[in-house]
Amino acid sequence: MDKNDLRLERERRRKEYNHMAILSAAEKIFGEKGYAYASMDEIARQAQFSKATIYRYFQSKDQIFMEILYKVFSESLQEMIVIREKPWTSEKKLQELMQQAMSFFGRKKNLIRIYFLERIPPKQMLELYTGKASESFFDQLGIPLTFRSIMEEINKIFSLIIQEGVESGEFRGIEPREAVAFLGAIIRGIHFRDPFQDSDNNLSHSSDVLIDFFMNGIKSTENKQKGAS
Amino acid sequence: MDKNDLRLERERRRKEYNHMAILSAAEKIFGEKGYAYASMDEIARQAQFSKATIYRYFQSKDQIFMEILYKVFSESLQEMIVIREKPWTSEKKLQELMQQAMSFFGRKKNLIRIYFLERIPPKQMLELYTGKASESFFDQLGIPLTFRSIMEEINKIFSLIIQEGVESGEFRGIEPREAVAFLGAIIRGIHFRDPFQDSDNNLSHSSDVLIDFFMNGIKSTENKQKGAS
Amino acid sequence: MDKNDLRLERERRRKEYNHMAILSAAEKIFGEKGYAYASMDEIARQAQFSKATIYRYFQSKDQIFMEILYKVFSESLQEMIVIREKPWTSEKKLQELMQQAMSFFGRKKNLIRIYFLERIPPKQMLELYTGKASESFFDQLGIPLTFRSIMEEINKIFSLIIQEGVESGEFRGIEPREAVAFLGAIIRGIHFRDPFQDSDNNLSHSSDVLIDFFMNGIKSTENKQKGAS
Amino acid sequence: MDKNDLRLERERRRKEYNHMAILSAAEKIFGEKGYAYASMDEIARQAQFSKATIYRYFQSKDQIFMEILYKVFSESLQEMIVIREKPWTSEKKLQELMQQAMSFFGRKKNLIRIYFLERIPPKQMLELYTGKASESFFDQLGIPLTFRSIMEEINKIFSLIIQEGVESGEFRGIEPREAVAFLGAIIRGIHFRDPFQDSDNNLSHSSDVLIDFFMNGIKSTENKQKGAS
DNA sequence: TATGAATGAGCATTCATTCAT
DNA sequence: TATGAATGAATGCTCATTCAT
Repeated sequence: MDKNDLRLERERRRKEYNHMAILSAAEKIFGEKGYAYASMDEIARQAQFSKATIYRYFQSKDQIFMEILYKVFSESLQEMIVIREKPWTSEKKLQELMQQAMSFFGRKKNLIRIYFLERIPPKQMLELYTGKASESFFDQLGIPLTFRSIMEEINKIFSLIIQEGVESGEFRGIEPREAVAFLGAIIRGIHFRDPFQDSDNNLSHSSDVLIDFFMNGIKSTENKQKGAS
Repeated sequence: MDKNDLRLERERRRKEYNHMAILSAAEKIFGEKGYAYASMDEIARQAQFSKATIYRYFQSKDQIFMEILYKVFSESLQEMIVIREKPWTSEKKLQELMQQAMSFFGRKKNLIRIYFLERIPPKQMLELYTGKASESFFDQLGIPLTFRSIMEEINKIFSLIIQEGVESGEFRGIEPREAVAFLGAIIRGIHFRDPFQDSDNNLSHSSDVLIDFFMNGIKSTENKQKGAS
Repeated sequence: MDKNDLRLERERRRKEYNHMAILSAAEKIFGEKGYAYASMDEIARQAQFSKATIYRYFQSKDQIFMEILYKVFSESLQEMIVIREKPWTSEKKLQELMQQAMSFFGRKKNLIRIYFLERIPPKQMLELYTGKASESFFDQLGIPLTFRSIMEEINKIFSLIIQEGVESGEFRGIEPREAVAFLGAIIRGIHFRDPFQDSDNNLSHSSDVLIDFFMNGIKSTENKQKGAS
Repeated sequence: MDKNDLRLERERRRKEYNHMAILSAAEKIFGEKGYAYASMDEIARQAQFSKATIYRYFQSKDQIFMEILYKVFSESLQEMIVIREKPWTSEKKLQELMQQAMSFFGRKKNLIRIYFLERIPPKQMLELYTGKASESFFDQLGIPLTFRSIMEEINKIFSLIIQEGVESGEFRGIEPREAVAFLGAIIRGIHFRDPFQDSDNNLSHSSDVLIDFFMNGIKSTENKQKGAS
């Protein structure tokens, strides 16, 4: 039955569309209110569905949050994979990666903040981290679906490139994992700021300044030999 | 009446002790659960008082949180003031300051995280930020009592020392305010980490590594002249 | 779709029924306990709903109270309007009006008592008095919806009829507004009685006795000329 | 020990004074807030005592209220007894009595309102009504101490005087008990008014107008013969 | 005696989730 | 499938009363 197939296909698409619309509404509300103060009522209102319908598409509040997070991080990972494959110097790659990460945090910082900083009832959060997420484009790549694996993959990419830079002599003989941890810290720290400090006249968002500091430190060159530790 | 005096003194001490015990219990619960999910019931249970007693000592949940935060930050500021006065090189001072800040964040990160990152109903948070805190040792120093002023003071100290270092040639000719923002970001970023990354085997907490990166960047010295952007 | 319409209609009716059932339960509890000592728990229990359900139908405790009061008073006003239009003598009209008012107070005295006499946190009470009530049959008549306007309308009706009676010579040359205030006082006073006086064997409820006193006073006719003030 | 006696006497006086001061403070607060919303904290603050001290002088919130009420009503009864003994006409006596009652209600209406109209947890209220009050000047008169008996006594005085007036032909041949109930209603009704009606430009407070209505009714004299009921 | 401290029981209100249609 | 209705369990906070000194 061709006709039936078409109808089923239409059905499937509508379902997918609703699914996405809910995620999108939820992302907005989570971003504005944080996890705890985002209410399912508000999410439903934003999504223009009834609360019960939300529960048809998702099992629980935290499951919605997990799916958003998963989607957002895996998209970011995809872009990083693209950069990794480019025929560039390590420094150039690192710069691009940083820029991408900065931009990613800039766009999604409210969401990311929730993951990194808000206390969410722990059992739910743990499931979020280790549990299977819904199907995604990563299935094709054979990359396992846990959120944890995405985070690890992202870390690995940065590590690898710094490793390459150290080997090629572009970077000092530092420990790559430490440098990555440091770099991650910078990006998070730049975005997770004092909520009351005037954020707009503060230029250190700009990747350029940031990258400059990361690459060169703050010490003057003539002092470098007696430098720290 | 000597006897009476003694009794009053004893009373005062007990009161102060209870006050502190409640703050301490609340700090624990806030740290574990975050602001939103910390309940007054649980704080009371932890403090081994009835809820009503908690409300004898504090007016509201947010007032408790504000007092904890104020105390914790003003203690940190005090230590920084001490360091500022030492007859050290800018680099040494900066290192000490960073170490102090790192240790401070390390001890209080859960609390600080709430301030920096949790969405708290905005009116309460704003009051927290601009409102007068209870009396403190800062009265003597003539430093105004708002939480905001503490944050600004801390920033100023860092700024000043980097400024000194730039002038003395110890540091590159960077913009101090940018460098401070960067430094603050590092410290925050180091502590506000992925809650699931194994935090203990990750050595980049150690001030030494951190300071090394901050001072020298990651680029090898022979590449410095054609350095970033 | 006829079927669908029927279902919607059924739904609507059930909703309205529940709404009324809650109001009815609340009226009972308010009447028994007064406003302050009536708890939402008890109202919910009486209505055989969970407390949360009560809050689906009404925004707050005082909103429930306001709706009850509004409904009760506007029904009474309606009946009075009917009487005003009758082709009767002023005395007859006044008697009917009094009878109606007495019966109204008799049925709803516990509620009315709360309005007239219980101290309710003033902001809530003021809103009750001046705020818009939910839609009602008075919309059609173009009568504004505040509770205040109902009270004023009731007063006006009494005033008008006494005025007519004075002009036609049926009543003494008294000031209508004073007479209305007096009449209102009688009706209230009859119902707001010593809670411990045996109310049932006390016949002065009866409109007849009441009306007799109101019309004729207590003085004997031969003493009328040297009568008071 | 004369000295000791003096000290004890001083003690007793101080106690009595405190007792009264608390009653006075409580009367103010009850009057302002009503029974339910008057808090013991506020009463204690007003009395400038600690809450615990209040509980040394009184067993409970309602016991305080009862004592106030008892005192206030028995003072009023005393004044009425004085009037009853005067060598006046019934009309004159009745007028004086009404004036006294009006003034009494005027001064104490907030308190009286609580008794007449606010719902107080019933067991307490019942005890208030039937229970023995603390010693008072009524001991000397041999009048029993319950609150109920005071109310009955007041009623009896009014009844008696109306009875006298009927017998002497000053009043119509009405049923005294009904007339008293009616008179009481007037006095209560005048004072228990719509909280939102402008009370000050409303002249029917004035005893004169009130008494006029009570004595003469509202009907014109030529209509009296075919009068109501 | 006087009191500051302490508390159990309660309050109005909210929210994530389930039910019934 | 979609939803309006329903709710149990909490939450921050208050208050009359008791305790300990």
